Amino acid sequence: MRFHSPSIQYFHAVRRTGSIRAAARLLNVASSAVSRQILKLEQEVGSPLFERTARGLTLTTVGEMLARHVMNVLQDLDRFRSDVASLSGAWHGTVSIACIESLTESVLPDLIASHRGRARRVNFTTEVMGSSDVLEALRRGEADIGIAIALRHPPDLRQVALKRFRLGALVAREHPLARRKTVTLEQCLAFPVIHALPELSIYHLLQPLIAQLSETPEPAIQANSIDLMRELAARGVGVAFQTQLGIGRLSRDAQLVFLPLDNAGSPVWSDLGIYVRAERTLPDFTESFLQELVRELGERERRENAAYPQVV
Amino acid sequence: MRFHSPSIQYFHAVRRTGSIRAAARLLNVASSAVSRQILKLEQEVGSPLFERTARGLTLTTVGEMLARHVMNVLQDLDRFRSDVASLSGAWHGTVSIACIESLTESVLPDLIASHRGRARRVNFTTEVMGSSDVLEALRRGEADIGIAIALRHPPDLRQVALKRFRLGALVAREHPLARRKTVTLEQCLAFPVIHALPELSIYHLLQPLIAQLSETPEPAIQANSIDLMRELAARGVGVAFQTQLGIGRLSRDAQLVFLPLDNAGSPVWSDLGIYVRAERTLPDFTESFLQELVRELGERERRENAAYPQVV
DNA sequence: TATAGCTGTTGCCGAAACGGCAGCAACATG
DNA sequence: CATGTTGCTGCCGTTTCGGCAACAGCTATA
Repeated sequence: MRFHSPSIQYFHAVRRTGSIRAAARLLNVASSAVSRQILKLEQEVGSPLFERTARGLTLTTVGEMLARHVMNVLQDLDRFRSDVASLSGAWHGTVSIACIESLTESVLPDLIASHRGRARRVNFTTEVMGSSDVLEALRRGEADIGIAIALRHPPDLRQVALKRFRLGALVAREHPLARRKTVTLEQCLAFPVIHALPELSIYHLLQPLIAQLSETPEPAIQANSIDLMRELAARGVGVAFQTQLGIGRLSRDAQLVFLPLDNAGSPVWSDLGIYVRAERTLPDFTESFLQELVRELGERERRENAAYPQVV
Repeated sequence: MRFHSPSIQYFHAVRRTGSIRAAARLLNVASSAVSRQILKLEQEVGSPLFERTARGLTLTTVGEMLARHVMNVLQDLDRFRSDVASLSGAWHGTVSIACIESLTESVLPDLIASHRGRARRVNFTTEVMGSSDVLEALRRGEADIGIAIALRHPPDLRQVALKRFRLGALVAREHPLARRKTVTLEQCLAFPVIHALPELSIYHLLQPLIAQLSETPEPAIQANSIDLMRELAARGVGVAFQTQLGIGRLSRDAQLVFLPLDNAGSPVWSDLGIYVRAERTLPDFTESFLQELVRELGERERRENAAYPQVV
């Protein structure tokens, strides 16, 4: 089932590893073979595809164009393979997901578990990273489905869905704020605060709001782990901020209380986008999972916004 | 610039010609070479790609899947080539168009002429055919852009735009109806009628309306050429039916009069769709022409519907 | 500054793949 | 029945591919 010329595959490996020798190790061939295929390819195209540095290879402009083409080819080959496989009733393949941390608590594990319950031979690869890295991973063809805070996405990505969740404060059950229905940012800042570091997207959601306030006290704790922030809040160390999506079902251990955040009378939204490479048709098992993901996130969006209706 | 394995190209040629020997002639190689590549391909995929008959080869289900993949690959290769070419400022390539006859009178010649005035090295291939053949030609990768009466289009095609034009009656200047602003079908049927044959889409637009009438006189003339029908109407032989798009600028020779058709007080629309293969990114010069086409058809839609406003 | 470790590239040579030629059997057409 | 078509298959020369070892260029470290 490998009917594409070696040049294509070698080029792809070199682009991913950034080195001919590393690509050769990956492909289990001699580095000279890889080098020659790249040289031949550059001769065919009539222009260098890589810039040679002492520490490896970097794509040129033409190289990036070819990379796009090769990615389209290889990803479409995957789809073809899955088409043929599903013809004989066998659904198998790997769904590769890049997402932000908020999803790991319950959305993804629940979905993957239930999906694997029905389709045992569909495997999953999930990698957690920052929002902009998610988009980059998709562009580089390292993931099939991306879930990230909805930034302005590049034109070669397609936003499959956009779901919005309320941002809220997370406090321990015994916290003075815990009995309120909603809280404002000012009310939270009267207490010790566990703040996200800039590498988390919550930082960029809250920062402009905090900047508007007259007083901006020092955050008691700064962290880049949602898990850590949640556990700290549960121990009463301070007030953390999250979408409910990121903290999972609170009912499991009722140590934590989620309080929707109000800013000037209106909710603070966190927009979650689901992304896919635009120039691509997904294999059917990937498409199927994607649909479930969109449905599930839509369901959660509905449920949570019903549980904490907007204050008018 | 031919860095894809011969199997791919040979398979593509065999699919198009429906014969190994014909493909070999097309490719300037021995038929045995083609035969072997196909056999090798079938071994790789693990399933026959063609059904062998005494008169050639027909695609199997798996073969059709591979055909889709190969088409995606080769069309994306074209796009890559054009990307590289446009990097050095040279816009060249061929835009292939499949369309119905209505476009040949003025829309397409005007557009192509003006486009070539600006981009000399962009060539055009246009083929006129029926609406359903247009969609089929796109699916088979024999055309880049398709223009057809908007039917239900298959999911592997993308409807880029949908423009509606009023259907009208076409009569000679001396015809008794010529001085009216609009006409109804009944009024037309009182005179000799030049009717389209079923292979033209006008037939399918008018047939349901005619069927509703109590009396349905025999058509005086039936034809499958829009040109012929127009010339007959100009000679006063009878009443023909067309969208104004299909008859061009009447001002050139004022022998003909266009009378918008009314049916039960509302206009009769002819929906024109512009189509493109869904799984595909167009080369930039093709995309550029496509945008002009959409804009021009939108402009004509606006102008004509302003010239013959809807009767309320 | 010298050394060790990395990079990509190149000659050489055996192995694998490709392609052309001619001939085969099977089928359709006259 | 003869003729033309189809796809397929040995045989064989040519081309391409890949592995080994050596080379030059660069970087980091001692």
